[in-house]
Amino acid sequence: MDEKGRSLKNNNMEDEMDLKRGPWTAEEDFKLIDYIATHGEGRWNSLSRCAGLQRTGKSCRLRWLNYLRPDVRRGNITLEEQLMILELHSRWGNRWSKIAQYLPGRTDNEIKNYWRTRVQKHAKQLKCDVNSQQFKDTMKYLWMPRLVERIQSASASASAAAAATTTATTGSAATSSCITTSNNQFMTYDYNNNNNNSCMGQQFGVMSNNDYITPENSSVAVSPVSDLTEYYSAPNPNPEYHSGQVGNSYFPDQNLVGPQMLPETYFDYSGLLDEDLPAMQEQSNLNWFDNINGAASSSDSLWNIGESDEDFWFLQQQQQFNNNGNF
DNA sequence: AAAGGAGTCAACCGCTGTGTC
DNA sequence: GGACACAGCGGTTGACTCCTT
Repeated sequence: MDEKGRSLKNNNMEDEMDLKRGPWTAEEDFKLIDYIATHGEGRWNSLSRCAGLQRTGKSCRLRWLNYLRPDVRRGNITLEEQLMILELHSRWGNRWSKIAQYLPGRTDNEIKNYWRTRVQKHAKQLKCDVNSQQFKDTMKYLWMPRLVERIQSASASASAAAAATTTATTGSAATSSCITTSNNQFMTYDYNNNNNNSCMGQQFGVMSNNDYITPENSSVAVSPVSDLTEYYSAPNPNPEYHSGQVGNSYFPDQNLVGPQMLPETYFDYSGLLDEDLPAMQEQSNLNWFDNINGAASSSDSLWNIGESDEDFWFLQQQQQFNNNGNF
């Protein structure tokens, strides 16, 4: 039997059993939680039967992993998480489950939804394919640096507010780095520590209180409004920009194009193997988490562009100018 | 206030990979 | 080695909510 035939058979079996579909009820949730608490997860088809659920094993698994699991995080994707998603997606593409491994508590489904609803929407608005080099450059050179800047900004605000009461503790410089967030927590990217926050080896959690940054406690939670259109400007076609030279007309604030904000400083991971994400940490000159903690210049003259039609029109005009050299 | 459009996200579907007999 | 069941992945759908007109 070929794979298709096998699937048909499975589907027919499921049809014959008159299984329930659609949203889960509280009673079903309770049954599933209760059964897993007693017997553990796995063997989902038999689990479904034994728990008295009229659901497919796949449905039970999905409900548990994406919703009922105790460590599932809920709420808005934070800026840090956005940054992580953009970076990892640029490396791995639509490998949602792999990306999710680096975002504790987030499910592949959630990340996938985020990408489709937010990121692809912006690509559509900008009239370019989400897989196009143009859009990738926009993310790499503009959106992601802007995210870094916003994280820094939020961090600075939080630090100022709590400076009198908190003493920061940093991990080993060689093995972890931190983003200071609100509440004086440290979001870590800890490549060696396997014993906290339960995340597949590489840690991306909060050190200070063994709790993750949540949309509720992070000062940099994502607003429901657009991020890309808000910060969009077309990639700078001037190669000098990429080589660290300052001085062009695309960025109103010179601070934005100083060496400190050079995209490569944050995102040049070319040549790294998939398995070598931890090696990113070793490349101190490439480590954007370290850079996040560094002093940063800030300018919102471009980035605070809003989302009105006029703003978006302006951005599109700017994009056209950057591409063609004229309006 | 109502209608329609847009956005969000839980859930489903089809397929592939893997383990077991 | 083949058949089968199960686990897991990425793509898609549809119901619900929110926003705009």
